[in-house]
Amino acid sequence: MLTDRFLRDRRGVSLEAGERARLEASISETKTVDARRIIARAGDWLAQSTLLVEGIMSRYLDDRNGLRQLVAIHLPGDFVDLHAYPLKRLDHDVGTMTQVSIAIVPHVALDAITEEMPALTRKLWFATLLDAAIHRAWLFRLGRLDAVGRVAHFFCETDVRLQSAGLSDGRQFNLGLTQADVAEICGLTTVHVNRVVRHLREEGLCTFRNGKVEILDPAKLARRGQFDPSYLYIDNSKTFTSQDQRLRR
Amino acid sequence: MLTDRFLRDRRGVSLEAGERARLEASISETKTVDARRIIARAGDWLAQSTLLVEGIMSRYLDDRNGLRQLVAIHLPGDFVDLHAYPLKRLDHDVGTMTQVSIAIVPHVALDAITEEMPALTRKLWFATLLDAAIHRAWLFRLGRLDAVGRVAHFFCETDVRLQSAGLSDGRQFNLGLTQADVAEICGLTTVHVNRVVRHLREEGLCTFRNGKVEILDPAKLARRGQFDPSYLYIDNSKTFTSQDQRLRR
DNA sequence: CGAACGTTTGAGATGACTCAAGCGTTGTGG
DNA sequence: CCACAACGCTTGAGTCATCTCAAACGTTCG
Repeated sequence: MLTDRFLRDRRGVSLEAGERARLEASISETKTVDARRIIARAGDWLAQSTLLVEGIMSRYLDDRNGLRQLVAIHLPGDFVDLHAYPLKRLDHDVGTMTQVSIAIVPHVALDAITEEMPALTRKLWFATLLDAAIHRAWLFRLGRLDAVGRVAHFFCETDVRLQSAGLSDGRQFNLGLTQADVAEICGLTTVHVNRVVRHLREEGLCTFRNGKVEILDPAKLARRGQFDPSYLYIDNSKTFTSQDQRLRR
Repeated sequence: MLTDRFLRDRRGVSLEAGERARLEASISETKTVDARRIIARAGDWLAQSTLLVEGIMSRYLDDRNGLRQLVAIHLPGDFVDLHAYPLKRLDHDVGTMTQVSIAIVPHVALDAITEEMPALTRKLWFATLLDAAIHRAWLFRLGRLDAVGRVAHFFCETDVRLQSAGLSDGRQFNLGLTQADVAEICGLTTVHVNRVVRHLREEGLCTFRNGKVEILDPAKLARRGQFDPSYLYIDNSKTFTSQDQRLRR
């Protein structure tokens, strides 16, 4: 089903069969969109939201000089712009990174859900706040990590998220991003990302070639990026749950 | 009333009288807390949320070496950790910056609201997503602005938010933060914030002394920080709505 | 075959950091 | 009431991480 990956493995908020059916029934349309297309623009008023079924999407802000900062990366199973349902007007652009397959959910269908199914409503709410939790991890990444740490943190996060979508085995995954994309995620220049990637390779932490990440030493990579997956609220993430991270207090 | 400032002036989501009364009735307790106290810690499971009535609070993440990154600043009228209602477990610490007056809303009361008042539920949802929109603006700030721009952007944002809380006249406001706090917000060192503040003063953009911000040239300050207040979803923000910012496309 | 794109490398510039010291104000205990 | 500690702010000097500019290489695709 189209919604199969939505909130999969999320702690305490997996959908009941009836809830999943209701969500599935709320989809008005599915379509395929090419890579590097804009789905919605900052300032747009939306009457529908987009569930990502396959592929990778992003949300981003452009500065006055055309420099771009990505504020989110979305993977299969993500309800990309569900926040537009309460917010209505977008504060950023939404675009595709790769070719994607998406399902459209009209806001009128969500109106009905919020009227009739409070438990499902809370789970949808949860999904939007999971994105906010990821925003916070990104703030930490940009504010307190150096270039190598930022890229390491991003790769760890993406690995865990793809694992819970069944799209990574914890060792390697296909991301379809360029070094320039990683630069726009990590607040760096493309040139410097290149040097960071070389550094990570030479240190034996991970490789990144043709949009594919291979994690050579998960523990070291997580440590270098100060990555702790608990903010992702996933039931079974073992790969990066290091012993020492949560002991601080 | 305690909830008077909650969602004030927010586009399309101001509370109806009945909704406000219901929210007010959901408050189980009010209290005063000293400055620089921890209200909740990362990993805590919360059964209540905190509405900020007076004072300033923050949410933050500490890194392995004790360096701190603030992920949000909260002003009177903010429902500081309402996101803990759907999320339950916190992914960050919550603390006070100044002495504060807060109102406690138990999650059981919110359960009842989500069962009975879908329109109010959507407004609460909106409030949590407004925080997420601010997270995104902070990501842009950290990822794409230099030190002077970051501080300028932060002052502009805080001015607009305080104006909508009735706590700034658009020219000056009391923030109660130190230069070290601004450093933890903007991903800088305290020493460098000091130089940035001097620069902003010498350029005639604004001053920052004893936790008080005085904005000398709003237009120039907004331009320097590439600040555009539309992400705050406020009805009437005029001060910083510059002509040139939204013309790009 | 040539254009476009992504990647790689080098050299030099610069913005922010680190370390260190000194200053002013406030609060507190002898 | 004074001395001193604590805290926040300020400044300087030197270092380092990242950026800028520039060039070149490999691959893909038309």
